[in-house]
Amino acid sequence: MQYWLMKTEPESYSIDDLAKEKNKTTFWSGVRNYQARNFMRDDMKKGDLVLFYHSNAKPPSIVGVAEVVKESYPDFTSWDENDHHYDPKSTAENPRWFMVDIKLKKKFPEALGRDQLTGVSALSGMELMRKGSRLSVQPVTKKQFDAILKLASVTL
DNA sequence: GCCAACGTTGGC
DNA sequence: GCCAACGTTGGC
Repeated sequence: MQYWLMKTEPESYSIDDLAKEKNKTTFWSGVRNYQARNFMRDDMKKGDLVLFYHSNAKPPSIVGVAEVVKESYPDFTSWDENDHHYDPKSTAENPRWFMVDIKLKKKFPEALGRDQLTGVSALSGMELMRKGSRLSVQPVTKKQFDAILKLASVTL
């Protein structure tokens, strides 16, 4: 089993939006970055756990844990002309972008702010904390994952 | 709102 | 294949 972190801007899609979904499950559409796509397409497996991160929030925070419930399939929003993430180079016959389904597992009782992550030795080297990091789907080590849960005072 | 750190595009 | 210009991300 592997661990991941996924970013979203809560103004466009928040953990509360996920909580309101049927079965608390959604498809993670809209990723248009090759490295992030490759992680979803090639490496994310059913049962993997995902830290849910709110970027461009005040403060930016890890807000919960989700679980991968469906492995990669084409992101159909990429061939919808009316979708904001439309990509004319992606078609149903030759899809360029992929996504997975995730289900909310646990919302943290309190958001774990980015400021609470700085200086934590177990998290040094975490991609999220690297200056300038923009990767929206990123792998997390078990050690990092466990440290996050501990900081959030959460057990799964 | 600012701006550093990206990733992508396209001319050459 | 190089790289300047551009658009975007995302913390602050």
